[in-house]
Amino acid sequence: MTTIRDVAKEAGVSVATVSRVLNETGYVHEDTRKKVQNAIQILNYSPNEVARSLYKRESRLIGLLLPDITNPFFPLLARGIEDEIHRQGFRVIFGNSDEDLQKEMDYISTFIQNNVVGIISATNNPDNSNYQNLEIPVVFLDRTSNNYPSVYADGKIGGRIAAEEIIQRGSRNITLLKGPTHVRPAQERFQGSLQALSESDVDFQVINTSSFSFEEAKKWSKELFQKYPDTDGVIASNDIVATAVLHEALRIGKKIPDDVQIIGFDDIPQSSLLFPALSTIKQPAYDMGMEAAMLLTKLVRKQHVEIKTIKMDVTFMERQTTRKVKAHG
Amino acid sequence: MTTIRDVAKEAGVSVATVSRVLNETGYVHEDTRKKVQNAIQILNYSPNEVARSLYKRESRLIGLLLPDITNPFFPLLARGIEDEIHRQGFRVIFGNSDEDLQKEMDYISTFIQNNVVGIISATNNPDNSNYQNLEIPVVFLDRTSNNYPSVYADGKIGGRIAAEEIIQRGSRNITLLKGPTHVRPAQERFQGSLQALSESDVDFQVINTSSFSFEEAKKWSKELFQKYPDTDGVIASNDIVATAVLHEALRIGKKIPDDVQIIGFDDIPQSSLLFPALSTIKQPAYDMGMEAAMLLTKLVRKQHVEIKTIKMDVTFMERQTTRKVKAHG
DNA sequence: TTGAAAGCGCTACCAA
DNA sequence: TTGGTAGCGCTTTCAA
Repeated sequence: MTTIRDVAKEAGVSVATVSRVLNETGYVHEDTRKKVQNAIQILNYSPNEVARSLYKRESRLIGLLLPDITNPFFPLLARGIEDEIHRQGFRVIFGNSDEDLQKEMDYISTFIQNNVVGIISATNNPDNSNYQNLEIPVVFLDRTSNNYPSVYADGKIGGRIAAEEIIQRGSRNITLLKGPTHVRPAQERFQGSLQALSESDVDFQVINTSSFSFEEAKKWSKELFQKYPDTDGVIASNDIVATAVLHEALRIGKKIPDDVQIIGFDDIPQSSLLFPALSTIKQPAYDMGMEAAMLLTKLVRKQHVEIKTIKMDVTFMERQTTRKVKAHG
Repeated sequence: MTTIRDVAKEAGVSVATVSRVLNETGYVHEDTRKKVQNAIQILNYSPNEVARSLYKRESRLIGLLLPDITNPFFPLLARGIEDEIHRQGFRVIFGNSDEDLQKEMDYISTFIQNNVVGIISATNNPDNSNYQNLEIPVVFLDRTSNNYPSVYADGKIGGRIAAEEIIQRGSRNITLLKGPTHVRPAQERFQGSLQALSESDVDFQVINTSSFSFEEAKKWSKELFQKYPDTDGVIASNDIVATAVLHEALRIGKKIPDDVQIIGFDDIPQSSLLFPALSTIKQPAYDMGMEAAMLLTKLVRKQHVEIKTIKMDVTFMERQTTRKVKAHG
């Protein structure tokens, strides 16, 4: 391992001078700079981040806490974050929390122990004490509170759009899947749909679904078509659940979208790969990650930020589980 | 920020003693230990990993380099790694390389700068100089060479199984998709299939596919059924490509699996969610990640490891894009 | 424009 | 069984 000392010796200057050229701080004569840079080259030196971090009491690391990277909504988010963070010269320490508060706490404390300069967390518990007395900025992502810097998609509007689109495309007897009570954005979508539905003149019913697991969703799907055989439109709590509904509908011989229309939520990558491809409300996951990273790095750099709560637009992705809108006239 | 000094003062002992109880090294009287632990409690102290890392010249971090976490094969891998690494008390710094050597080099050097104790890398270039003179253990994952510690699935056998299964299930005119030349495991599968096919008495043809992109795969799928309309079996280079083939087959009105059987490779989570669900050769991604993490931590701890090259078994996942085997007799 | 030296928080040696 | 202290590699004052 080659240190700043070695470079100083090689260049015939003091470590202070080497540090100056490394950090481009203070005065250093052009000739000296060249000597130092030359020595750095020769020795193939790169500074030890750990020593730097110890002295400055801050690293170039940020902590990223996601519920579960195998949930297909998160890879794009993570990628958006990592790309932007990387662009800004930071690196990410990553952990899966499984929405477990104890695990969250563990990770946060190791983040702190490693001098991370900021944290991005997709948690259901932004108000938990885990996050209270941190001396570093935290940005909440997706599952979010309004009291802290956060980036999230507009679930209320998303839910509303889903309902409006499915009605406009002809469903008259709609089943709405509620989604897990403890997942805030799921509840917002649900409320959005519910409201639109209640303002309309279609029949509808609600099925309470308590997780996003595909296996469980299969059961609810069976239940759905047994209990409400006249359903001609389903608004699912997310794309995984929508996929299960689609399977079940196909299995029992329903024509999609002629007999039943289905709308999901999220637009995870596989939704467009289904057959028929799933119509859904898209959350711009990659961009959300990028925005969160940009917000965090601004906060880290103590730059002034006008808006600490970024609400992202959602869009209806028209694919093959919904019918075409009839042209007017 | 509370330091070891504060704890020492609070407990009325020296920092050396505090360090001893922290690390459970050397002698320390039971009463003293209690005093110290009490002080730690009171001050809610947790040691600074950075200072520790600086002194010991090693952190509790490992570096993880994946081509792209949004490629659906990798989240499960990543999760397997992270779970095991976490269990062993380490954390992971994560980066996407996009299979770009420059980016790989960047990440590796920041890993080193942060004193990581080991690296897990899924790279096409394990023999690249990036990895040569590292003083820390590296485990290669998935895309791998035999000269270094590595964990990979048996592509040769996988390819063979795919061919054998599709033949056994009745395909007589098989199209084999080759997969990107620069991706080693893809070529091994291809070779495995090719060999089995050439030893059999079925007709077959090869289409050269140069990436795993879904969009490109759509084009090849069109080409496939135009050029070889009599194809009654397709062995795809991975599940993404198989999905594209499935779409195209369905689109032009083929019955699956009656007219055409399709077999993929990987068993990414969405494959079982397709309709019809995709038959494929499964790579045990989660377990591969776990094995890689276990291998790495052993190497890090300088434990003796018999086998540094772990070949994982692949299995045929029979789903709905292949026919049932007829019972004998 | 440069160098000497203190100190970031911790571990481990040596002496008591 | 405990404490003093050097030193990990770096940055930053202060003095020259």
